[in-house]
Amino acid sequence: MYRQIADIIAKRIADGTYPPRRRIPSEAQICEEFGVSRRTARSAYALLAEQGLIVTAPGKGTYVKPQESEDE
Amino acid sequence: MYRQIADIIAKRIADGTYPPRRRIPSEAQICEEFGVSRRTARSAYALLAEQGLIVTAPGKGTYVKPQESEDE
DNA sequence: CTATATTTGTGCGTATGTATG
DNA sequence: ACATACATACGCACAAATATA
Repeated sequence: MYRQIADIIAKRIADGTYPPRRRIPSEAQICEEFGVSRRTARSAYALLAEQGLIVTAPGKGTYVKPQESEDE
Repeated sequence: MYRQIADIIAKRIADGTYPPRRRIPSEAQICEEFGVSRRTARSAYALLAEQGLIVTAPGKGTYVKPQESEDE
C-alpha cells in the first residue's frame, strides 16, 4: 500500500503537480487523503526519499528535491 | 484440521458468540486455543473470509462481517 | 522569553501478509 | 501441517525541530 502511495506522489512530481522545491503534503495530510496510518505515510515518503525524489526537513516539512542546476 | 477450526468459529458467529463487527480472536490466539500453527489458523480464517463471514484488517485484527443493513 | 501549533523523528506493542524451509 | 523469519500495517505516545503569536 505504501508503494502505491509513493507511486502516486512520484507521478505528481513527474507531471509538475509538485514542482521542485515545493513543499508537499505533510504526513498527517497523506494519512487523511489516503486513509492510512502515519506509519504507512512515512513508509511512502521514506521510499521516495530513498529514490532521491524528495527531502525531509524536521519541523518544517517535506519538499520535492531541487534540480541539480538550482541554487540554494 | 483448519476446516474443523473454521467450522467451530462459524458456529460461534451463527449463535451470536461473535456478533457482527465484533473483533474475533487474533491468529495468535487461535494458535493457543487450538494448539495449532499460525499457518493453520490463517487457513481457517481464509476459509471463513472466502465464505464472507469475516473480514481481515492488517494491523488491526479480524472481524465478523457486518450485516448488509448496517451502517459504517 | 513563554506558550502553542505544526511537522518530522523515534519507540513500543500488536496483528495480518508473505516467503522459505 | 509444522516452524521461523521478515515485511507491512495500525495505534499510541513522546521527543526534537521549526514557526508563529
